[in-house]
Amino acid sequence: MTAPRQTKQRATVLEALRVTPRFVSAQELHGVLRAGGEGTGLTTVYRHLQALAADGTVDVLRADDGESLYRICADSGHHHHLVCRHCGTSVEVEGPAVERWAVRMAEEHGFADVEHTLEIFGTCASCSRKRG
Amino acid sequence: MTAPRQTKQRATVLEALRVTPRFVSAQELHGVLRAGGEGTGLTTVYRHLQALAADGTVDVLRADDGESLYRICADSGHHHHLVCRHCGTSVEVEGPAVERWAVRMAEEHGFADVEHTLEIFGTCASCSRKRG
DNA sequence: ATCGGTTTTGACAACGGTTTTCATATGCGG
DNA sequence: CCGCATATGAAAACCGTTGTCAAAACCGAT
Repeated sequence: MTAPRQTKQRATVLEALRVTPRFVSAQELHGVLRAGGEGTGLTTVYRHLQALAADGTVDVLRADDGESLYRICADSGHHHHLVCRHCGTSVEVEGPAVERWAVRMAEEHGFADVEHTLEIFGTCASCSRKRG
Repeated sequence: MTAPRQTKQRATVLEALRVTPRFVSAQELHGVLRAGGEGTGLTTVYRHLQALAADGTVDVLRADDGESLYRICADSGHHHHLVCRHCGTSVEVEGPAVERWAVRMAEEHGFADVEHTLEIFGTCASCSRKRG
């Protein structure tokens, strides 16, 4: 297991993610980099996001239309998200009771190796204002 | 708002879903129908699943790879699923406490029009046995 | 029963996000 | 500074899904 090479593109993608406090798609991120004068290829953006997601550096979320959205989170542990469906702004939330509930449900029905996905979607205060 | 016509294909898709107590993809369902001698087109299967999902007759779930999985549920109200990641077998579960928690989290952060997605994945007893 | 219109069907093409390909470029250890 | 394994990126392939459109089927009215 070798460490990834330190390339300009990798640094650029990471920096863009760090500056973006919301869930963004690979294509949107690519667009931002292009607009910023960085000639990073779309394929490269996808590859870095994939690697970052694999090692837990970024969290991944599936939008309704199937697009994958990425975001760097402050909390590196297990947590969930409260996401604005309009602008992607998100808040990290924890719910210990929910975790316990999920495990209990699984045990009751004989399921092993339990995981769960949980996301809360809504309209954030800022977007509520803009939309009346 | 007119009722959908009663066609052989619609009946066939519904019957196939009723006989399948697990989440299946549109393509898998199409394969089953083909194997059963029914010449139902893939497009038609997609259209019916779409319509059934829209009126709440079937529940939809996104697999990790982005594929949509469908299933007819006994409980027509709001509920979640405990799903076997190997065979798709699923159990319907309810968690009133979770619902309240989600709403409270949203309110605390000024989010409106709250919805949430929650699925529990695991390996069911039957698949655990097969896989040792 | 049959006619007429409206809806449904299904083979095929198009779509869109993501992944693969592969030749070139570039970190980086020796 | 070399050597070479890894990274890059344009273009093509992939794959689930949706749009197209002419032919077929449903169903109320005659």
